[in-house]
This record gives sequence, C-alpha cells and structure tokens, in this order.
Amino acid sequence: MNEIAPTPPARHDFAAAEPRWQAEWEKRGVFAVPDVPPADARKYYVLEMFPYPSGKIHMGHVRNYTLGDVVARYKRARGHLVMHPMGWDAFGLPAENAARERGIHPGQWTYANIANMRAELKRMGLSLDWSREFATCDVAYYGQQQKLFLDFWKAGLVERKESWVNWDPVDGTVLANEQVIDGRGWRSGALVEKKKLSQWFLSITKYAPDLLEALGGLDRWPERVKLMQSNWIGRSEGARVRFKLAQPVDGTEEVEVFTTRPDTLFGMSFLAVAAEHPLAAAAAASNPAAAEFVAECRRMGTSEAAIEQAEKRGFDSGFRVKHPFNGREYPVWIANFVLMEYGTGAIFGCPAHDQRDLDFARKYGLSVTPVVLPPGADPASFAVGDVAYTDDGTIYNSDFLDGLAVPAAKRAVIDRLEGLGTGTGVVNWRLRDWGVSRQRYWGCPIPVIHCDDCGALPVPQDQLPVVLPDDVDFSKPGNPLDHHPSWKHVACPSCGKPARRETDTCDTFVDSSWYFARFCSPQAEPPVTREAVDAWLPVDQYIGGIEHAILHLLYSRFFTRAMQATGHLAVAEPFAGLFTQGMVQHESYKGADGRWLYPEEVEFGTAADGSRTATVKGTNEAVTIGRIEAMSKSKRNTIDPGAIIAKYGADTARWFILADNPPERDMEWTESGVAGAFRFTQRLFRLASNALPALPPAGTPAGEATGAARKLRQATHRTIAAVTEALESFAFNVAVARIHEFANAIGEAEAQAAAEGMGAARREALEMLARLSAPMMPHLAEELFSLLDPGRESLVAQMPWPEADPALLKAETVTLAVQVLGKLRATIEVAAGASEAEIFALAEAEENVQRAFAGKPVRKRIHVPGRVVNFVV
RNA sequence: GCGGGCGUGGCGAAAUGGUAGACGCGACGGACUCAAAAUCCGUUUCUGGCGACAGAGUGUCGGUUCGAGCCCGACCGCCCGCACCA
Repeated sequence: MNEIAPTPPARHDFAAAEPRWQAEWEKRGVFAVPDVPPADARKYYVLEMFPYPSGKIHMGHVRNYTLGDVVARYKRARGHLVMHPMGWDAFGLPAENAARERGIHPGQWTYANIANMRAELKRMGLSLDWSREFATCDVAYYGQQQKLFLDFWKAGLVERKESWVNWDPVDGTVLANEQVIDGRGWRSGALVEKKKLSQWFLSITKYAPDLLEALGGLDRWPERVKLMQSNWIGRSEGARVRFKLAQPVDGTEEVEVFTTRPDTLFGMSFLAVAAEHPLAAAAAASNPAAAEFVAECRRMGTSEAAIEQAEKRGFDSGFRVKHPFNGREYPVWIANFVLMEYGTGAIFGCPAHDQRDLDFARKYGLSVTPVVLPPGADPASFAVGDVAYTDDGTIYNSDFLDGLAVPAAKRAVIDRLEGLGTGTGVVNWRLRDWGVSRQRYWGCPIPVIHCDDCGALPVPQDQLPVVLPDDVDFSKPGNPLDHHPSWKHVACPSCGKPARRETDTCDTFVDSSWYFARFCSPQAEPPVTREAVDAWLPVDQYIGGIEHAILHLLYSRFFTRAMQATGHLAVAEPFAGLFTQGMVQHESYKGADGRWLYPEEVEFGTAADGSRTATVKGTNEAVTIGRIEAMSKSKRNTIDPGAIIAKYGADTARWFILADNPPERDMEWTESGVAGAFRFTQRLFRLASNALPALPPAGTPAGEATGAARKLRQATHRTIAAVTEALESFAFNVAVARIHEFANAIGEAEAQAAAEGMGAARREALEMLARLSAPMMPHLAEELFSLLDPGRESLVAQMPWPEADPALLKAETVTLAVQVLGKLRATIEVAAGASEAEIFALAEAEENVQRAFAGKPVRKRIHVPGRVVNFVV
C-alpha cells in the first residue's frame, strides 16, 4: 500500500460551478433559436405551462420545468433544433387582491414578482431561450390579443349573451367561485346571490363536434385527458319534447324538455324546471312561497359542484303539463338540481329509471312507474325500491312501445313525436359557450365601444391597443375601470356621439390560449408571424399539471381552430404531445395550539417505540405530524426551492425531483431524499476525480476489451441503451436508477484498475456517465467533462447523444426461471443459443424441480425464450 | 353529486401477462478514525426453520390464464376537475 497519505478527495463546488456554466451557455448562445428555422432543421418545440407570477417559484414549478428541461436537452442532443421558451401568465385576481390589501398597484406587484421569479428560474440552469420571454400583461401582448378578439368577432365567433354570476350584495362585487365559501362572500360573509349580466362569449360550441372528433388523432396525449375532455364536451343523443301546459302561463302554452331517455316517457311522474327557468319566475311572481324557494336556489351560487352536492329539493309550482301521447296531467316542479345551462333547463322525471329522479320522487311522494323490464324479470312482480333500474331491458306499461328493446323504443318515440309535431330527435352537447367577460381591472380590456344609438362596436384598428389606465382606485368595491373618472368615456367610432368603453376585461384563460403561438414570434406586430408559427407549431411536447386537463387545454384547442379560421396559423391542434405531471407534496405539521408550522420550524426525534416524534425547534412544544398532502401556503407545508438550491445546488434539486417518483404521479418532497441526491452528485465527482490519474488521454479508443474491462464496457453500453429508452418514455426515475447502477459498476471497477484495457474502459464509462446524466444534472455534467477532457472544444450541452454499441449489448448467457405449475422452483443459467430441448432437459434435471413434480407426469412444457420455463404436471 | 385517475416492503418505488420488490431513502451490523463527520462494505417483504428450504404476499372480494401487480367485474380508500383560482 501507498505510505503517503492520499490527498483528500476534491469536492464538487456547486456554488461556484453552477453560475459559471450558466454564464458559459449564455455566452455561447446554446439555447437561442431563430423565429424561422433553417429549411433543413428538425424542429422540436418543448413547452411547459407558463407560471403565474405569484412572487416565488414553488416546487411544482421546479418539477414542471425540470421535466421540460430534460426533454429539451435530450432532444437537442438528438440533433433537433429545440425551441424552449418561458413567459408569464401575468393577469389575474391575486394582483388585485394585493392592490386592495396592501395598496400596491397590480402592475408594480406583478413585474416585481416576475423579476424575482426570473432570477430564481435562471438559477435552476434551464436550457431556455430567454430572448422570447414576455408577460401577458405587457401591452405588446394583450394589444395583439385584442386584435385576435376583433378578428374572431368578424368571423362570427363572438357573441353577447346574458349569463349568471355570483354576486356579493354587500361588497357590490362579482365573485369568482373560489371566493364563494359555503355560499357566502369570502370578505363580506354575505350570502351570495346569482345575478344576470350581459357578457361576451366565444362560440366554442360551434367547434364541439370537431373538438370531440379530433381527440382521436391526439395519439401522444394521455388517454385519461382525452376521456375527460370527451366527457366534458358531452355529446348525447336524445330528444326534445314539448309538453302542453294544462293552462297557459303568461301567454306561454308549452314547456320543452331535453331527455336522453325518450323510451321512458310513459314512466313519467313529474316535470321539473330550473330555478332560473321562465316558468319558475312565473310561479314566483304569483306565489310568495315559490318566490322564497327560487330565492333560496339563487343563493347556491353558480358553481355546478355546489349545486349538485346540495340536498335535492323541489317546490310544486302548481302548474301542470299534458303527456304528449296519452294526455294525462303531471305536476311541474321547480327543482334545485336542474341546470338551466344544460339542454332546455327542464326535464321530465322518470323515477323508476333514473336515480336522481327516484330520490326526488321518494322525497316528495311522487309516483314510480317502471317501464323497462330487466331481462328475465316478471312484469307482474317487478318493482323499484330505492335503486333505479338504468340498464337495458324490454319496454312495458308503455302503450305502443310495449315489447320493444330500449334503442328501438327511443327511435319509435322520436318518430311518433316528430309525426305529431311535438318533439324532435336531437344531438345535445354539454359544452357551453365560453363566457370571457370579467368585471375586473387586471386583465386584457375587451376592445369594444358601446353607443346608445349604434350598439356595441369594435374599437377601430388605429385606436388599438386599448391600454389599461395606470391611475386606478382600489379603495372602492367593484371594477376600477368602471368607476375611473375618464377612461371609459370615448366618442362613438360610428356616429361620433359620446359613448362608453367596455369596462369588462378578458378571462385570463384567453391569455393562456395562444401564448404558445406568440412564443414563435414574440415581437411580431400582427399577433403571430405566419412563417414562424407555420414552422414551429404544433408544440411537440407540452408539459403541465393534470389540473389543466380540461379547461386550459380545451380552450387552447378552440383558440388554434379560431386562429386557423381567421388566417393566423395553419394547424388545428396546438399540442401534439402532452404530459401531465403529478403534484409535489409534503408532510404538514401542527403546533399544540392548532396552528400550522413550516417544516423548518420543526425538529424530529425518535420515540421509545421507534416512531417519529416532532417538537417545535428550540422548545419542547409537541408537534402533530399531519398528512402528506399537496404543498400549500395555507397549510405551510411548503419548501422554498430557492433555499434548497442555495444549500445543495440546482443539480441536486433537479436530480431528486426526477429520481424518486414517476413524473405523472404525486411525489413527496423529503429532506433525506434531497440529502441523498446531494451525496450522489458528490459521488459522481469523486468517481471521476479518483480515476483521473489512471486514465489514458482523452480520445483514446476503448477498443476490444476482455475480462473486467469488457464487463465495464458492457455496463456502459447497456446503460446508454437503458437510459435512452427511459428518457424516450418519460421514465426519468428509471433513468436515474440506471445511472445509479452504472455508478455502482464504475465504483466496483476501481478495484480492478490494473486489468488490461481498464484505463480506456474507465475513461469511456466516465465520459458516458457525464453525458447520460447531462439532461438531468447539466452543470455537474459540464464539470465532470471538463475534468476528464480539459482541452475539449464543445460543451456537453452541444454534444450529440451517445449511441450504444450493439456488440456490447448481447449477453453470453441468460438466466431462466423454472416454474412448476406457475410457481418458481429454480433458476438455470443457459448459453444464449441453447435449444429448447437442452433447456427443458436442464430444467427438469434440477433437484427442486423434480421434488415439485412429486412423481407426477409432465403434461405440458412452456418455454418463453429468455424468460421462463413452466411445467404443467 | 357527476366525470377522470391512483393504491406494491418501515418509506419513495421497479417490473413487453413470465424470477415481485431493481434503484434510492431509512434502519441495523462492520471497516476507517483518538472520536465524530464524510466515505467504503454487508444485511434489510412477512412467517417458520441452524440451514437446505417451505408457506404467505402487490387496498378488499371474485373471475380469465400453464402463469396476474399487470387483463375483466364488484367494492373500499385517497387524489384531480366541475366552466369567474391559475
């Protein structure tokens, strides 16, 4: 052994190295791409959902942007020209809340947050083209959005309609669903009411059939997202049926319902209308009790979840309708579970074959008549108890439908209704038009002028953009744009008389419905440059949270169609590939008095029984360790990425967030996990620096190796193949595991440093270790490579992806599992080319296998090459 | 309530219908050290057995198959969305 004490192993100084490599990437412009790529370029557009600038990045962002960066760096190495931009979803409620609570202007608050978060993101070492950055609250962005709105209007895709909003009668403000808590306004505590307002809508329903059908072509989208969108669009075939009122109400003689079960029309026991339905209003006008019930329904707010979860209640309006076929009369109820927005706002109730109708009928003592007989049931005795029968069967108790199957009965009813002129077969969609009006300041102004004489007119092109005024007063409730002293007063562009600007601004979902197109030409004066969007769109890989599975993605799919219709771009689908990541979670902690504690306030120990204990740091106060749940400010179970990066470096944070879980699943952030990832970064550095004296110069080929060197070379090339496959399939946690195994193999090879050809094999292994981990730990990869090859020209970020040598992937022998009746009894090692007969003979010779036979004859032999042998006895 | 998803050791997990638990965390044991940290080596699904080995085991119950974590059905639990949070 060497008598001289070895120099202590050098440590990777991430704090110095990470900014150095970030500066180097920027200096060489490695991540910048042109608006219009060269003709021979293989473009690849990687995009993560852009962040709302809340103030600080959170772990969800770290996860999202790390995932995207791995894809971007990998695809770049595979020879693609990769566009990977970043921007800010910068309009929205929190900025107005900050303005009201702290007196800061929303714009000032937002841009300060952006500056902070941009610096935090830069410390992560993401391979972003920052020259494309914009915020949706930039006039340069929302001004172009106003042009899109007017183009859509011209193309017949914008409509003005009435709709209901949550109204806080004390604050005099429209509330977001999030601001309604248990039916009360979050600030005032007043009971929320529904209020009808005239608002702007984008006609997404015109594209409902296309949005549904085109889902079939999105082969790189998760099935569950497509299924959710499909259900949301909600195509259903059914019938509209008009019922005559026994007595006309306010001159109205009929009420129309939509049903998907026209076959059960003879099982009807009541008709129910929504509280917003004209018949409900008519009942309320003449009956104080009905008025009270309708008022109560209004207090439920507009959220569908709240409406459907509320106890099912109804009120008999006193009106009666006649059955279209037999003329029998049925009561008209006002029901809190009937949605005005769906179908016609009225249903007929058939309790025997619809669970909700059955619950309602039982509650109010309405009749229950079964009309669908389950197969094999006896018509004389079949009865419905507490469970409605919703499956197929044979129709009975139904006049001309008796004996028909359900589908035939549906057709027969529709034919008869159409013959009588009292109904039609229709396709109904659950999807509603997209209401984009918001009565708020911090959003894109809707470019419309209202004139008493000329109506609603577009703002003329030469008066665009309509810019938000800076001098706004948040001390008053309501929309600051509306009570601004001068902003809304303009001349009518048509007649010149005094007119008013639209004071509503756009839903922020509008901003995020075309930002991916804007990134292609972020400075363009038209909203997008055709050459740029035609070249770059669609986004090849889009990555974001599953919580956006429906709304954001559906609105974006609509927007590209609308932009296509108005000549702005060529594609219909914005995102060719979609990946939805899981959430980042952490344990939550509660102090003795029930207050939530931040993780850094808590100290851990071990109790006598081995369980974990926790106390408030520096005290003896007991802490309750709560559930592992999504990080949230209110539960204080957050970890600040900035602090983690400062303590361990960006590579460690990135590595840990990729290492432990499959990216689509929720992950738990643990301090010990991060520490483990940090140790691994140091281990890689040590492997390289320890090996350095034993390595031949850079560029030495590994050559035909034998013995230990060949074993290492096989490990190297198997790792190349395995990591490549894992990255291609988004199995980043598996890629990490393979690199761990590879590091173990390199570590084991240290003991055989003297073996023939080992120096070159180790050099190859370490260089590949750096290059394979580069998408995940880009700074360390550069650092390792500069250690191994100080004279090199290109950065790892510019190197092509390594290729595995097929000759080194082949195994000389394979291990087969030997089963008897499916139970493992032995394993055998056979040569790769062994014949089936040899394999069976070898397997049957195993002592354990013979014992398992227990003297019984073998009836069947199964051989799955490379895997398993199974004997059936 | 409706729609969608998930469930595997002490923990995070891996596994084209073919050896369940790779890899990591933690724990335990050992080496090094005056000591500690760091590092390195080993053990670690449960039960029985000194051991060879045997039995059980992927939320629960049932089914298909030579063979099921994986496919099918029912149930339980948790998570996401429900149109003005982003």
